[in-house]
Amino acid sequence: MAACTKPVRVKTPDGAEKELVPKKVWGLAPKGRKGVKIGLFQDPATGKYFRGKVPDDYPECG
DNA sequence: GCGATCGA
DNA sequence: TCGATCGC
Repeated sequence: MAACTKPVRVKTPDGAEKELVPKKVWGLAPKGRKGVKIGLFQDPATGKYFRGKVPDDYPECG
């Protein structure tokens, strides 16, 4: 699928909200629980990597 | 605390 | 090897 293509609304470490395309998306869930989807992003302003939640319907990719 | 992931 | 991610 064409994932890691669609921008996600995320909060950068600076506190700015931007639409960024994740470098990678994966599920993070304990056994028997739903958990969340996590994306690895890079803030274009600082170049810093950070992780943030992505919508449950966002495809895994990366 | 659990879960996966990877930059630092 | 650890931090940080999020919701249960």
